[in-house]
Amino acid sequence: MGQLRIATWNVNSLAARMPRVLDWLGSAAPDVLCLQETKATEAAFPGAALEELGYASAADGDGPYNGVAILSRVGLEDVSSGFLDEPGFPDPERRSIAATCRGVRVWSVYVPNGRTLDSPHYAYKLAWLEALAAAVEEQLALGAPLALCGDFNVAPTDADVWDPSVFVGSTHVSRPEREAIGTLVALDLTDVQPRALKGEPYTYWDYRAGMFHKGEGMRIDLVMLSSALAEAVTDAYVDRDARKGSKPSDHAPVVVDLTLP
DNA sequence: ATGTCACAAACTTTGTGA
Repeated sequence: MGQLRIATWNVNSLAARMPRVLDWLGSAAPDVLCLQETKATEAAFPGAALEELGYASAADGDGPYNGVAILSRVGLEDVSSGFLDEPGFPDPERRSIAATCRGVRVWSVYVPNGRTLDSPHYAYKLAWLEALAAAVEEQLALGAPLALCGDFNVAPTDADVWDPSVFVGSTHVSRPEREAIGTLVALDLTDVQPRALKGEPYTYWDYRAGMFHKGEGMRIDLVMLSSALAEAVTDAYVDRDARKGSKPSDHAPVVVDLTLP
């Protein structure tokens, strides 16, 4: 039996968030942490500081937008950036990285936002999700347990937004986006449901208008596990406290605990 | 109040993306 704690966190700039990330690694002690929106080039990635805490890292980023990484203290092998036929806008962006950590194939993904339903960024988002599903299907065929983690920029159900009426006609809740999540579920991935804290399952709260303290959030950061891993889940929660205090990200980490056979 | 933040432009402020 082996315990494994996997987490995902959109940090909204690793440079801006590094003090909080270092604190959080110390307190939450994940074995594997997937990061999104690092906004860090590979040259600027703070690998040495993370290594001091015992975490190996794999990162992909090229500038002030996007950027993903995987930190692991249980091994980090076969690192791969992007995926087969990943769409771009127009060129591929730095939105996906994968590595094998203690036998688990871990993907850290940052799905395009989409902006508005009539935007070319929305069509790009749907194309990106479709290509992701195809790549995930190929990955699953290899047989290794898969943890697909990240900021999906989709709230899978109406229960995952504070007020569905506010989102009518918006991205993040549209039928095609939700169907794209459904496609991943149909590939036998489980969208792990975090324990509701304060009655809320949310992982993201806009910085504006005091939305965090008003409870106006969304669950858009997901951990999707292949069947063997899903069966091994012992706990899952959103670390809402990480959204509080000084200089927080607008996202909170999602933490999943597993007991592997 | 579309009320915040992070970033990079060539600025001591504005645009952009989220």
